[in-house]
Amino acid sequence: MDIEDLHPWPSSAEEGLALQERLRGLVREEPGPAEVRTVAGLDVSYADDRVAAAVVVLDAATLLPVESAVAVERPSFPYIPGLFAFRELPALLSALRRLETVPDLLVCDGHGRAHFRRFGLACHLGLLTGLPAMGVGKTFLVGEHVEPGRERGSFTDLVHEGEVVGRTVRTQTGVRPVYVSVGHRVDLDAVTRHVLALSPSYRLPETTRRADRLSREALRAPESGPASAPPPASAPPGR
DNA sequence: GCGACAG
DNA sequence: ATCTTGTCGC
Repeated sequence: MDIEDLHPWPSSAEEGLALQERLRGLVREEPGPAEVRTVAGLDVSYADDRVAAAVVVLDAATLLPVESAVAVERPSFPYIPGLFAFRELPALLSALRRLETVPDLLVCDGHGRAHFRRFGLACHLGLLTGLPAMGVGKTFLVGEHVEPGRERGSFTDLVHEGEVVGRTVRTQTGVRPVYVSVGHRVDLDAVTRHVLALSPSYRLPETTRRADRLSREALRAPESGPASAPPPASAPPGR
């Protein structure tokens, strides 16, 4: 039985809202994981009526790629702020199932607890997989905050309705900050530490950059990939 | 009622 | 997300 069979899937915005309200209490925020050897970056790209999800596993110490997988499907849910996960989760779960490695941490493109109902994509994905997960958003969604210092490493809290739901983190001196938050089974300090460790040279973590590249490539080659058969010759061999 | 709103 | 030229800066 697939993990997806264990949970109902909404067919409307109202159902999606209700499901989030029901699952939000299951999210765990804890000081783990104790040891992170492999980190998985996930991202999704769109083209026409296709959605391509990519997962790239990196060695946490060297940031070198270990394994990757992609899944191209048809979008089954519209993009609605706050219900973003229902649009990308199906393809992301498909890609994750094609992985042999079980990552120690999932780094999602989007928010976790820094969400209207404290249940963004990173929380949902962490909960469905049972794996530690964190969210890294490129743009603001919710929470009052002051600008972090200009230098790499500085950060400030994201406060929504009196609750610290995430942080703005300057991953490179002089660039715009990213918005990070807990997804599942990690805490805010670990999330902050990881996003900085994963972003040695650019604004976005290597996990996200690699997954972004892979998901785009998957859309460019509809029926071929790094491990597919070569294209047929214009003049078939034989005779 | 109006504004804001991940990808 | 995606559509898109030139342009500022290291």
